[in-house]
Amino acid sequence: MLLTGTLQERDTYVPTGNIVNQLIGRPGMKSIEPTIKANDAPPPRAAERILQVARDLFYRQGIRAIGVDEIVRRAGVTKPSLYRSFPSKDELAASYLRHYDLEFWERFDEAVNAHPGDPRAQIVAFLTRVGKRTQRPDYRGCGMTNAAVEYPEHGHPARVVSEANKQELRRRLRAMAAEMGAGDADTLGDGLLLLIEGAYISGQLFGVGGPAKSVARNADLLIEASLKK
Amino acid sequence: MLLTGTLQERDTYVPTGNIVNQLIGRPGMKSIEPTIKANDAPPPRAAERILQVARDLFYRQGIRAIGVDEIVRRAGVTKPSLYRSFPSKDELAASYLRHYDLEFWERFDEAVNAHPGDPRAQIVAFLTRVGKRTQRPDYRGCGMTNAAVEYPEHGHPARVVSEANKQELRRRLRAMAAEMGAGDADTLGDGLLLLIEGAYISGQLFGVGGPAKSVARNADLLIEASLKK
DNA sequence: CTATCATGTTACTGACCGGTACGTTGCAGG
DNA sequence: CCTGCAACGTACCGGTCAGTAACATGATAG
Repeated sequence: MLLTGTLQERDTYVPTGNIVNQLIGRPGMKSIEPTIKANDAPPPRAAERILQVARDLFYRQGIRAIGVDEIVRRAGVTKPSLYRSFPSKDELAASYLRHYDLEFWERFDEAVNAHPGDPRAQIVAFLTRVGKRTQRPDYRGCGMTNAAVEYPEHGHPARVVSEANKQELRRRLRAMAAEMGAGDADTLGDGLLLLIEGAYISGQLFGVGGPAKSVARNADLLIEASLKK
Repeated sequence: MLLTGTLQERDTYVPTGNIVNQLIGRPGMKSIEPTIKANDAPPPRAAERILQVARDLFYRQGIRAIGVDEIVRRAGVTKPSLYRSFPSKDELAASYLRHYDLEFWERFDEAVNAHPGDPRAQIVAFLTRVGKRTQRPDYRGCGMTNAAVEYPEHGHPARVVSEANKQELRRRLRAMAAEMGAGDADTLGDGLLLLIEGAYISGQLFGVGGPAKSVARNADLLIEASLKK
């Protein structure tokens, strides 16, 4: 009568399926030269179409919510094509996140490069754009964050990518806080990270008009307070 | 060749299955008096065991990750017992969240009641406890937030409960910010909400030693800055 | 003792899950 | 032209998904 509980629980990922290829970070795709002229439209590879569709669906609906059947149907291909390019659905999800990671750092560095030597302005610029994006009616937050929520299991391919991204983000925010001359740079960096994650989540929770739109303002206030000390 | 896209997409929840009972907010369960003496151990109702197991599993593993078969197996009951007490898995998830909502406000009000008339101390007290909880090795964030990430579909029973909880939290935080005398109370209230949501997420993303442990300190700094204006 | 009724059970449904064995097609190089 | 091979599709696997029909049990009320 006491919740049996005899059954094993798993909190660490254990893979299934074959052990082959990848895509993002792909070795020999579209290698060097098809020929001199051949680029008017080399038929789009199935793998690329799959990844493209998967990115869209995974982000908007969630990874667990989307089956591989739906991905291949929308991509106009079949399942073996998927499994020839990706070892498993979990690895396809990881590829989606690796692509997301690239895009993320592009956006981040764009804000950084717009204000050389001024980390405070860099942060505010980045968060102003984040705040704007959260106000789009179909905003679905950060793909990384969402994936980590969907897969709490340690070692899951999607979670691994997600955690690495967040660790790096934390590192950079703390470095920027130090560069600002904050008394407790680590605390400020972490505070900024909390605001960012809060914006990602609140953006999809509250929709337009939600608290995420004030993220840049609040970050600036927090920086202000942290520098005064 | 252009991502077909002819298939309908759904962003609003449409229910399945029967249309019967509930549990949290249950009408006639354990009504008034079994008899004068009969309370040495009235056999625990299956519905309660199910809800108890579901709460644990849904929180720790996620709702989508847990099937009804596993719930009833661990609860030591069978599926029809589940479906007699809950109209669907989605409604069971909603019941789980309604229970979570109750517990949440208990914790919140506990911090509030500990510092009557001092909203700033109330917030700091609440966030100190949140920060501590995020440092537990198996911390999994806020059940409400996680559910909203798992179910982006508008109108999904779980998401409805979750959104209501967050709306109310936002309302109270803004009210407390106003009570503090903040110049822009709404911005401060929203900033606090961002920090809280950030702590929930970061807690499960980074584990022990993550940025969430600084949430109370950062909230206090943010309040400080917002009052000075 | 018997009728009632809530609660338990076994056994099943069709759809979908991720994943795969194997045959077919189309294109390049000889 | 034929061969070889990679890229594709057909058809299927066992397992699990949420949900249900039909029946058994056990306590209570008359």
